Amino acid sequence: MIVASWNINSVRLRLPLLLDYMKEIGPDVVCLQELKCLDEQFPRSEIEDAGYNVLVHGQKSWNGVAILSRRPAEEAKRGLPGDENDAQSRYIEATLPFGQGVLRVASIYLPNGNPAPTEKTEYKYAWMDRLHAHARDLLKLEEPLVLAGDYNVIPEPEDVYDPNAWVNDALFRPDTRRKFRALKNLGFTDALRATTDAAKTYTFWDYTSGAWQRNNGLRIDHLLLSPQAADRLVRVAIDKDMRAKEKPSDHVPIRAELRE
DNA sequence: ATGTCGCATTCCATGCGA
Repeated sequence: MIVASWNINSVRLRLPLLLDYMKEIGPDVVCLQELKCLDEQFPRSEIEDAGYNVLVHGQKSWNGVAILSRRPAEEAKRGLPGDENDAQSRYIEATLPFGQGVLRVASIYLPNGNPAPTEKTEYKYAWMDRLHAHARDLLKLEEPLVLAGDYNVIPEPEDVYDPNAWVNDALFRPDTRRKFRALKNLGFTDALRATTDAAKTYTFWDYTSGAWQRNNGLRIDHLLLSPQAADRLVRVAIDKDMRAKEKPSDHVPIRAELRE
């Protein structure tokens, strides 16, 4: 069972790239972020034709998350609990058949929070607190669970090409890192870090300043695994080659294989 | 290097968010 996460930065623009990726890798689940379209604009039929069920939580212009699944997936949550006034589409959760039970998967697009410090940073922190509370509830289910997405969090200095340049950025501020640590400390495993300590293992390169050519990257896309999922972890891969394609997203997919 | 994108607007240039 392969679960992938990819901030695709406009699913309409990058549909050919997505279809190529699904054909090449054959993931069982793909969690997408930054769809940048409404539900009715999502390229549903093309993705269904490729053999995937589609759950979408879209939004005009910005944000938007989806879960694509070869197996029939049941929507469990649309929107992150904890604030009925939050209109941004940044969270969707589903369950699908896995072994004798289910696998629970969430596609997460955590707020960027820049410029910092501003009300955008406060929104990010509040969102992280809400994610923490919901994740705590989910762990009580004692299921295999993958919280997959663009966290907009650089966990550690080795996850950014120049830590000193990022200390005041909302992706690397002490409060951001502290909240991410607290989330993990509920009992999650950072899938990538369970498999390698290698520095310069990035999932994002800015479009500006030749960041890709200079390997000025960030590791901000993460797969957090519940204990029941972590016990089944086989391997993790970052599909870095997707950044070298024509018209790439600024993020690349990250995927984990779980033994069923 | 404020150096790139993608989306939206009353729209062919500019603002916003990342």
